[in-house]
Amino acid sequence: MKSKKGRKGEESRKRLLKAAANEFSIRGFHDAKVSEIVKKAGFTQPSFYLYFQSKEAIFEELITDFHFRVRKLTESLLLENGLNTEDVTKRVLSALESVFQCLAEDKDLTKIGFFLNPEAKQMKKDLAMVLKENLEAEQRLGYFHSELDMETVAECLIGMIEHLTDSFLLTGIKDPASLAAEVVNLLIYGMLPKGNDVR
Amino acid sequence: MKSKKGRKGEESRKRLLKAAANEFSIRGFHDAKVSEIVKKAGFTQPSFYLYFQSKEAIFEELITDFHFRVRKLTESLLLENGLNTEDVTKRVLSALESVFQCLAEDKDLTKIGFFLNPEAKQMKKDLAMVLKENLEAEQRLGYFHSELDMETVAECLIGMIEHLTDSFLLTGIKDPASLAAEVVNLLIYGMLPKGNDVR
Amino acid sequence: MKSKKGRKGEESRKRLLKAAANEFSIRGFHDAKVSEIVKKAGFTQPSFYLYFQSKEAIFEELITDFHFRVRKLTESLLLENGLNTEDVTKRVLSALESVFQCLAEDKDLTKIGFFLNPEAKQMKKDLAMVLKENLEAEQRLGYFHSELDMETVAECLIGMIEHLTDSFLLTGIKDPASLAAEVVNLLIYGMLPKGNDVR
Amino acid sequence: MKSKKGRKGEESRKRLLKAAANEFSIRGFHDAKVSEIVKKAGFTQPSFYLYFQSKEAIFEELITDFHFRVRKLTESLLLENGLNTEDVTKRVLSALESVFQCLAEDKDLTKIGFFLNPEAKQMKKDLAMVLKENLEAEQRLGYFHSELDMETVAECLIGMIEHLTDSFLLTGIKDPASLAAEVVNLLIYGMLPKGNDVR
DNA sequence: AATGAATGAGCATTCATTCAT
DNA sequence: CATGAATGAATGCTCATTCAT
Repeated sequence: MKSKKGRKGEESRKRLLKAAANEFSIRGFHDAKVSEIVKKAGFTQPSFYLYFQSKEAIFEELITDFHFRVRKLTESLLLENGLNTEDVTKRVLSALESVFQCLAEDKDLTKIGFFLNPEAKQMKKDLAMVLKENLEAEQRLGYFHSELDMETVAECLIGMIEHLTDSFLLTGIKDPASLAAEVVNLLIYGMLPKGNDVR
Repeated sequence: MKSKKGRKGEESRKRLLKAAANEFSIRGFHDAKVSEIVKKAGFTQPSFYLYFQSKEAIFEELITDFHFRVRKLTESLLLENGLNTEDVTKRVLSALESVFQCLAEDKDLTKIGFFLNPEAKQMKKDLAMVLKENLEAEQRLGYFHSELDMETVAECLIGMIEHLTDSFLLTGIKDPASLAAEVVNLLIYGMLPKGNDVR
Repeated sequence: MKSKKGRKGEESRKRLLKAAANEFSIRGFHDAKVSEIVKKAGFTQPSFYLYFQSKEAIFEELITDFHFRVRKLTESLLLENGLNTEDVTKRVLSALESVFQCLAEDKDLTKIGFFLNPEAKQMKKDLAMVLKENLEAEQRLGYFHSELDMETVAECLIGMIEHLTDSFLLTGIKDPASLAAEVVNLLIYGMLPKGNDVR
Repeated sequence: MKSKKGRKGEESRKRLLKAAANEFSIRGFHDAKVSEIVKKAGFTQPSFYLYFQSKEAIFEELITDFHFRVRKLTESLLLENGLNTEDVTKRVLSALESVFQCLAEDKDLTKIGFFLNPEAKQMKKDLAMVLKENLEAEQRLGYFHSELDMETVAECLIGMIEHLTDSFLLTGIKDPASLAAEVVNLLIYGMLPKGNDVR
């Protein structure tokens, strides 16, 4: 709390954050014990309180870190928006890959910030909003069906991202690139075979 | 502990289950306190242990109830499979509606069984499996692209179902029918406009 | 806290109050440990919280009990006021004896309420006020010097009462009656010998 | 630990003593935290232990300082004894004023040494003893009633001094001179009006 | 069928104090 | 002379659970 200056202190702090992230991601907030966190970080209990006010406080700091990560992601998606418009598929693919990449960067943090945190819903709504706006822009350019409600599409995307992240990304079964490809493959072309496309 | 005969006992049991479902769904397993559950049900703490061995036990009983519900759903989806094959879109739509219907039936239970329960993953895998098999059958009949990996599709479906359920169904914002329609609309026809469909 | 009805519970509560009073009076608020209190009362720690919300809470309840005692004393002093006016000395003597009697009734409580409680000052001010009013009434009747500032007198009385209580009453060295007599003897006649009384 | 020579060290020591006195006087021994004391003095915690062995140690040093002050007071009262015996009232007045003066000199210290310190009783007893001896000497010279038990009188005086100090002197409401006057006025002449003085 | 009373086990947090620099 | 970093030792409190009635 008191923003100690020393390099060693900063390192200890980080060690605690790392340990806490791991512990929280495995046990959840309540079952994660401070005693385990400090043990993992190689400290005794009081040291914990040298750097964090409470168990709640360190949890929230982790959440904030994750928030920060997601905000940067969001911004990158917005930026990306203005650039090359050549190939929609490529664009969507790259956006999705960014998302999965971001979520894969620190798996413990993702677990906490995306799945354990009860306030994650808002964050997902924010992310959905950006996706929606990107999609709508492209829709206006004629790249997507004009009847699609892009808000719904964005929400569905979030759902897929959530689930695939939990099931395949965090478990290490699949990588960001292939997950992005799969989603794009499904969404862009739909499920009906070419001929049956009677709209 | 188990099969007390009395009618009144059976009713008390149910009252406790109901109260527990509500409490768990609101606070999660750890923050749900036995003391609150019994208060909600109008009992004192020891009565709880007259009907359930432990907090874990009642939670698991609720999970089992939900499991049962999901199993019936799964079976209905399988049965449906053999029937009319005339219109895929209708088939998929009706299947999805069944799913959302099932999840909407008892919201507290769904929250617990589908979101809080750490073992829900297996259940979702099972559900994904059925969806996949149905989809593959229809794929073989030529109703869907032959290149689609139906396992992935099923997983994506699960993701969408999960998220839409959490965000719109359990909150009462949307109903099963419209959610099913939205998903179908997106998946079946994909996002690209008709002309652009150059595969 | 929950005002359990049973007779046994009420008794346990009292046992805890008694033990706490004793422990607080010996060690003061901070050094008194809940663990010691319950041990003294023959309970385990959680039982404490069955009857009191916190260590603070039981302390305050004791304070309140003492307050109640003092309020009754105050009222009795007021009542006494209207009665026999024959002999001032006797009146003052009896009033002081009531005060010491009250403070001697439950020594642990007195220690807590009169000496340990940081808010005791107000109580003493209240007591001083009553004494002052009684004294002023008698002053108006010509029983005391007209130049005496009875507020000061009352404060001095409080000081004597405080000190004598702490030093002699609570330690059991002297009894209420003799303490009252000593104070009266000093105050009423002053210290100067009869002849020297040149005012 | 002890006699570091440096001038700066001596100053730091004093700064700590001052800060501690203030902190103790406000919060009492237990609620006063070393961390607060050092913060107030502009140091870090380990520095504290450079000058004092423990929290207890610094408290005791403050007590000792106060003891010293009181001892000087006591001696001055004894000295005064031998001098002019012309006017008792004046003598008592001046003695009391010395006492209040002494207690007003460093209020934090007085609070600690006179009210917080559990061993203050002994000091008060010592002070009472001196007062008693002075009073008895004067009693033998015929200045006071011969029946008065001067030990009791001394104790009562201590009580008044204590209370008036706490309520009026330390709070700055009244000054040593007026407090001394009030006490003398009450004690010397007693409370009964001149005529009623029938012993 | 139900309850008043009691408890075992555990956990977060605080604070005075020390070590190495 | 001074400090950043770390710790040992307690303590208040919570909660699921049981006993006796």
